[in-house]
Amino acid sequence: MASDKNQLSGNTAMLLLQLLSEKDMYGYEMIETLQQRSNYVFELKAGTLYPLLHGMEARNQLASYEKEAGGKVRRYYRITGEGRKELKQKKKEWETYREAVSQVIAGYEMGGELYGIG
Amino acid sequence: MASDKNQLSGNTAMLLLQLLSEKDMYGYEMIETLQQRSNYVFELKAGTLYPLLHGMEARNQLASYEKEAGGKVRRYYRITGEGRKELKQKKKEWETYREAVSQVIAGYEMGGELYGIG
DNA sequence: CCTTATATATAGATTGCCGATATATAATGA
DNA sequence: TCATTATATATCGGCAATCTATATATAAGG
Repeated sequence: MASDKNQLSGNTAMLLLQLLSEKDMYGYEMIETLQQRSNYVFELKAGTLYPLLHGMEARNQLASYEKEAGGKVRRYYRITGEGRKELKQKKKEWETYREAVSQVIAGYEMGGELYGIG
Repeated sequence: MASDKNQLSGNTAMLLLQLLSEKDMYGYEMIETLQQRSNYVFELKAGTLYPLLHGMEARNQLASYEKEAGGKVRRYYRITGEGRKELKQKKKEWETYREAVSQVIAGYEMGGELYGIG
């Protein structure tokens, strides 16, 4: 694995909202979860994550609270109603984008006979 | 349609290479073709396209030539061997990225019973 | 003849993400 | 015990990709 690296391009917020729609998490946990679930395709950097979380909290998509675990104080985030709304919208946009790419890529095949499609 | 607008994010070069792998085109034609094939999801701007084409030509992924059609001189681009190699690579990366997003999105479902997946 | 569409081009601004760096505590291990 | 690595959060500067705005020129349409 590990071909792309970087390039989460725009969808990072969607991915984070998705994780938090399943359970509350702290930042470092999100990085690890994304990494594991994506088979090391996504390696979100701390320098990307934390400012993003702050922004999402400022837009009321997330709320945070501190909790101690194993002697360390961690800042947990939970998704809000506004955040769920945003997640739904972002997923819809991703689907639209993904389909559009497919249509271009599948366009037609030279040498073959596949034409126009739509 | 037309929800995303903008956000071709990184894949623009791949889409252009794909179009040119099918036939030679001039810039404006690429904009229109992308728009049509994607059902107006992609609305690539001239200010994005032309610098991109120049860069790709500089990297020998494209070659260009002038041709007159309907009294107007147009700059046509054709894909090179290097360009086809790049296209193949970009498609592979897109596939990896797309699958990674799917895996995160499909993660698990709260309320349901779907766990872990992999 | 005026406006809109076609066609290409560049400069400046914005955005998203990364690298570097800072700080602090816990775990590992020599 | 002391150093190193992993965990955990945070900010700043910078780069790359795209957009907006602007410029220029010709063709087509009303």
